Amino acid sequence: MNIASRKQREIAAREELILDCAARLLGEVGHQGLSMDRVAEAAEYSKGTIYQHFDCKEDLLAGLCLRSSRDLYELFSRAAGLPLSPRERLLAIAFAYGLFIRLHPLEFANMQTLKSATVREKTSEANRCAMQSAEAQVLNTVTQVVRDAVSDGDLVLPPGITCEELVFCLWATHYGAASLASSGIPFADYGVGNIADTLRKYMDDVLDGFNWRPTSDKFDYAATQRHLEEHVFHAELRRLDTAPS
Amino acid sequence: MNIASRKQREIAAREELILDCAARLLGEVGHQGLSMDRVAEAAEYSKGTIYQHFDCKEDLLAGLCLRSSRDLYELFSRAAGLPLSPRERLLAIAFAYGLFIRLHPLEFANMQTLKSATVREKTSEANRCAMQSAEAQVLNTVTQVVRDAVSDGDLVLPPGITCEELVFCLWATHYGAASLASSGIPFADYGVGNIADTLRKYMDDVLDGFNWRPTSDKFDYAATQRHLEEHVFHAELRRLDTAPS
DNA sequence: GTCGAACTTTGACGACTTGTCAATTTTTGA
DNA sequence: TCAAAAATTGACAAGTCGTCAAAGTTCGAC
Repeated sequence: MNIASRKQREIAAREELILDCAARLLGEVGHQGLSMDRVAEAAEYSKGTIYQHFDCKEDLLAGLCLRSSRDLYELFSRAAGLPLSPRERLLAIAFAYGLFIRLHPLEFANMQTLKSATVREKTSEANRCAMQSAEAQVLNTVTQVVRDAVSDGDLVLPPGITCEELVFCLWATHYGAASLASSGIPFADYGVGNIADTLRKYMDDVLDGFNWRPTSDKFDYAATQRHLEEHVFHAELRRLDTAPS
Repeated sequence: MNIASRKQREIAAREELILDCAARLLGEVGHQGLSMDRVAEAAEYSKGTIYQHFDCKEDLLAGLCLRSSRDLYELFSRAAGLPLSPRERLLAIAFAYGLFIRLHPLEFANMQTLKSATVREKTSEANRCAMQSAEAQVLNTVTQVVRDAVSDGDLVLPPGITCEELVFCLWATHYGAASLASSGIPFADYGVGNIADTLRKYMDDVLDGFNWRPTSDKFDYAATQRHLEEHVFHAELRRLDTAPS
């Protein structure tokens, strides 16, 4: 049946259009100001039609989150695929994470919102599964780098901790730091000036503590960082400078 | 003026009553179902009176968060004041944090919500300052334990990282882990079964990595953990077992 | 082409929110 | 005792979300 597939394509295209409008509105009116009526008006469809695509507002936000997860996966894949040592690639992933958050602060805030259980449970089954699989993809990218380090002999995991568990803890650290950083708590007053730098130094020490080779006394990770800034993610950083909204 | 002080006391008492009702409602109808009308009805005052105490809904939630921060400070103080080594006391604080989150999941969720910049910026100046100072108190409790470790010679900080920065990173790790744990993401499927245990083991390794003495090969921190469970926080753990709501 | 069935789109509507404010009640101090 | 000040009230305006009968459109069989 040809018509069915054409319809499906049309539906998918409109879904993208709606999400585009929602994303734009998010930037214009913020999370609070984003209403289904406004999305409908921006997309030039009636509210009923919007609700045919998304079961509820949370579902629409989940759609946005799903896109963001895919963007994040792109960045992580690039970082993980660099021709560097596993530890350098992990550094690259951490850098990419910070970059993503700075490039898409509103989308990151939305992802945080969707990690609240009460919001997530309202999303549709389909979207929830899709988000889960996207998240799993992102996580697996990181896990693979750690596995590479183990199989290369660069990292010997302490007994009683698995690759997955280590990745979870690293994720928790970076996610927690980003969440706290975006919370408006005045950490500078408390003695923590630049959160990104602090986190990077701390992670260096943590990975050295795990004796992940080459340790930072044997290798210049600051040079890797510069390489990432000046070459690998140069375009993204420029986008940040030109549009510091 | 005697009347003025009596009035102030009455106002403070009613504020507590309102917060009590809000906290109870939070448990009964959840975060979504909590409306100012319901709070007003539960407190047996009109909505207008509620709004005389709190500028907006967010402000009411900030009031709840403030109380939670004080509860957390109580727990942290107890942990930090135990007659144990700094590293054991830090373990006790981490344990207390996990305990608090399990004892007050809804309050913790509320604290998370208030870490979203868009929510926080709607709260009243007074409440925001109070929250800041409560948070600072909590943080300082932890920082002092790390300072003790440094001055005792148990811990030598790596160059370029301060006590405050280390505490920030530890907080990020635990906060991030708790946030992710409560997000509904099925980590068990991904290979992370018990998040609390994972985090504890990971922190052991991290602190060992920092060479924080006594390192875990020289000292039985599992025994400290048992001591905390069976004696220090025994009452709280029993409350958890009897009311596993 | 034509036509009826199936599918899509629409926006007015109900049920709920938050926050306001004029009118009413209570308290205060002379 | 009583008028001025302060506190309390709840109807109301403005704005949400999600629904659903009615109007409009597309489809395939003839």
